[in-house]
Amino acid sequence: MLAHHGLKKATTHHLTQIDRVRASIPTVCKDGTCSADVCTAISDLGKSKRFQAGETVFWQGVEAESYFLITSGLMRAVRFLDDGRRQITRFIFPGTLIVHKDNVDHIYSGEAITDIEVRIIPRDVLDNLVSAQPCLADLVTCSILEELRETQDHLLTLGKLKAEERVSHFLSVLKRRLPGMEKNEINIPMSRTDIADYLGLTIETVSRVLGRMKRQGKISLPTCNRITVAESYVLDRHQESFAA
Amino acid sequence: MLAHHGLKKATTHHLTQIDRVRASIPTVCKDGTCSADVCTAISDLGKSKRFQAGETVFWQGVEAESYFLITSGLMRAVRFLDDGRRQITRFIFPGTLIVHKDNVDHIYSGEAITDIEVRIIPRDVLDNLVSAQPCLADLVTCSILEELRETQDHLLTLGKLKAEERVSHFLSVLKRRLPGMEKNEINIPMSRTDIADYLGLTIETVSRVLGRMKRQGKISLPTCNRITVAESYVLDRHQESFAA
DNA sequence: CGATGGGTTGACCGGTGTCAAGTTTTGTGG
DNA sequence: CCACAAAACTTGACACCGGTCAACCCATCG
Repeated sequence: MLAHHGLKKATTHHLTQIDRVRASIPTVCKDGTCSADVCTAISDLGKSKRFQAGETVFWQGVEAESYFLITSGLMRAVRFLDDGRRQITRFIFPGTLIVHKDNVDHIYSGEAITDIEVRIIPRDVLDNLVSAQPCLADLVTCSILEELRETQDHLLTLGKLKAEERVSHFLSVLKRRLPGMEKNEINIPMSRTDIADYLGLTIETVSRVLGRMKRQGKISLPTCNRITVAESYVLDRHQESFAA
Repeated sequence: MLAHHGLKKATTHHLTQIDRVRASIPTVCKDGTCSADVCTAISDLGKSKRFQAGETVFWQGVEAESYFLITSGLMRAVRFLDDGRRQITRFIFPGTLIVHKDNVDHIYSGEAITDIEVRIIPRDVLDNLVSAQPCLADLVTCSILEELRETQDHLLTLGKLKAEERVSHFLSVLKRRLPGMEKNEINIPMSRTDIADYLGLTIETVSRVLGRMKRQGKISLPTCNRITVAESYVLDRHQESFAA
């Protein structure tokens, strides 16, 4: 997006940092996930903090003062309706940089699903870095565009797919992001409630769909947090309709 | 977000342009809509082009080569499932800057709903401007974050609201963005089909909901493209749950 | 051992989708 | 301006998916 200007040997801490980030950017912006590269690039900015499963990392409606880079574990982005209905807008995997507007409240809460490690990067630290080296803006821009792309896929899921299609598609995404020990094995770190609130269904429906898929031999559930997919079964028949 | 460095009297055409943009940015990034300011800021970049209702401005799956700034009329962002199911992910109002990743395909198609006027800004024109004056990055960043916020509201709508709640919420947004001649009057430039594909419903359900609201005296429909809302009726009881 | 929380399963019901007919609006040609 | 056709919208009958409510299972932890 932006030209990568030549940069001479860096002297300050920040500049060596920039060097590393610059090196990673071409890769960052090509593929979908970005994860490893973003982690490497800005992994020693800010300070690292651990949260236990269930803890809230940041609150919807509170002004955003920092960037967050999740380095291990799994988070969820949660929005509430005033009557208590809960929508999970995103599962946040390691390597994701969370960006919010300056002077504006977080549009969702970030909660730890598993125990997690988060790097909290004060806004001005990363912003100054960006100011000093404009090509870094790609890092921020790509992070938001990636979140937008994911959210639009999610929108298509909620707007047009039936219950079983939603679950299948969800599993296929999970398979790509959290592969199990063996091929065709999927780890499911989140609860049925989280899955339901993500897919716009009830836990009963999620459970029933999984039960049916199991009875039909499409999948098996050794434990309720691990799934194996039958060789013959294609999880996501609408794959090419989704961006990733 | 980024520091606004002092900028001396500009000499080239681009620099006067930047001056104007800089002046508008503080406003751009404070409120939700940005419209007027963004329009003013970059209104003579690129070249203006007209499209007739129904024409496609850019295609999903084709590499994004330009920014688009819609200056009049109404567009829709459309995504298709491989079996033909259609989801409208966004209605795009005048003043909206459409940003896509470099080297990456458009994630949706942009189609004209009414006759429209679009300013097509080649990627490098705006990017060079941004490189030359990093504070301009706010313009791009805010545009994407605004789209993200809208999409998340939409996600909450599809995931958690019932048919009548969706229609009510949709009307309340429309009322804010496209007020009619009189107070409590709403213009509806899009078809029932567009509304249905936006709300994840069928045209029959949209029609039935509007019919019921009419019979209950909540609204009246002088024509099917214009609605007046009863003084006593609150369109969106979940307003505070949504960001805008 | 019982209590607790997460997950599964069943019976039932209601909201939406589907299909089809009817109505209104828009557009076109005489 | 009217006549007609086509499109957009509305309305009704009916079916079915998924929500609701309740019972039950199972693992974990005191």
